[in-house]
Amino acid sequence: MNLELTQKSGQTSQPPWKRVGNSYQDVVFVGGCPVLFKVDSELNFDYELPVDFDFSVSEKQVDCEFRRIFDLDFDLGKFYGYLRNDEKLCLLPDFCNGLRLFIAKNKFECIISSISSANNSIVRWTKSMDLFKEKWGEKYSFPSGDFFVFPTVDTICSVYGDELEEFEFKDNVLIEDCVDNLKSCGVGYRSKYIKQAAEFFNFQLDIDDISSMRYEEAFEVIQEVPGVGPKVADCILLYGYNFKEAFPSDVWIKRIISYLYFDKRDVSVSKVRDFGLDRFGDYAGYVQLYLFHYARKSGLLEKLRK
DNA sequence: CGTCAGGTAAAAA
DNA sequence: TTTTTACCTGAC
Repeated sequence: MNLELTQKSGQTSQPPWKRVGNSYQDVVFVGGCPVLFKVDSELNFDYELPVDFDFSVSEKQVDCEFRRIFDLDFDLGKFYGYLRNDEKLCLLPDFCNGLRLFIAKNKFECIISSISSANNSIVRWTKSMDLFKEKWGEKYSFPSGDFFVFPTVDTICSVYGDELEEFEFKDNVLIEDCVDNLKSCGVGYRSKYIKQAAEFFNFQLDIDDISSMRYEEAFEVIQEVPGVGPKVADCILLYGYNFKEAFPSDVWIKRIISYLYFDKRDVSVSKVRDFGLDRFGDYAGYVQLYLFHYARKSGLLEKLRK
């Protein structure tokens, strides 16, 4: 596994973890307890418990979470065999060796992250997610330092949506002073979706209900969440719920698929998704991830830029 | 100062 | 059902 590539590949399950030397660190809840996960580029894994915190965690559970988040039980070798047998995809392993799915450590974080990524840049998206954590997330102290986790559904529900909302609630203080709201983290008009989505999970849908659904059903239901369209839905299902048959289709995947499979003809995003589901089956999510990074690294992306 | 970026929702064709 | 259009924001 290539940890660096996996961390920086812009998967919307969560922002990249904190980089310390050649390792990446972040807090993961295991059996309800915050645990600091530390993994280096050689995939050596270690963890810490909070200072002055009196509980123990099952080592087996911790290891299970680690394997789940980095999708270590997915057989990359077999996948590469599949790719090399396909004349359109045979170059993908060489350009993305060791790239894996970066699965959500927290489903709500993944959902808000995915909503925030829509029509956004990776740089701004990353900043916004880290700001959310610092402003409203619970802080935990470990021997290695302080970390913030992603805020809960309840917390996001209780935060102002934008500066206008804050302006009204705070006795009409200067609008410039209204910075204690979701929008102030740089998410723009998505702030409304974020708050509405949190409220949706508070009142209308249990976040874990999606897990027990079939993919097609989950795809429809998750789109009832404000701010979630087809692309974000597939990101949430792939990264958040590990539906590997999801094929998140955005404008880039559309261009790549059109180039590779439709003789460079312009095909709608919706058709591209249908094609991906049908053609790649349970490998759809991985093929999407690999196609995008192949295109990025090989220069195809530049070539396809309108 | 315009254009554009890893879409969605609402309106219109 | 399938196309337009407006939309925060910061980089270029």
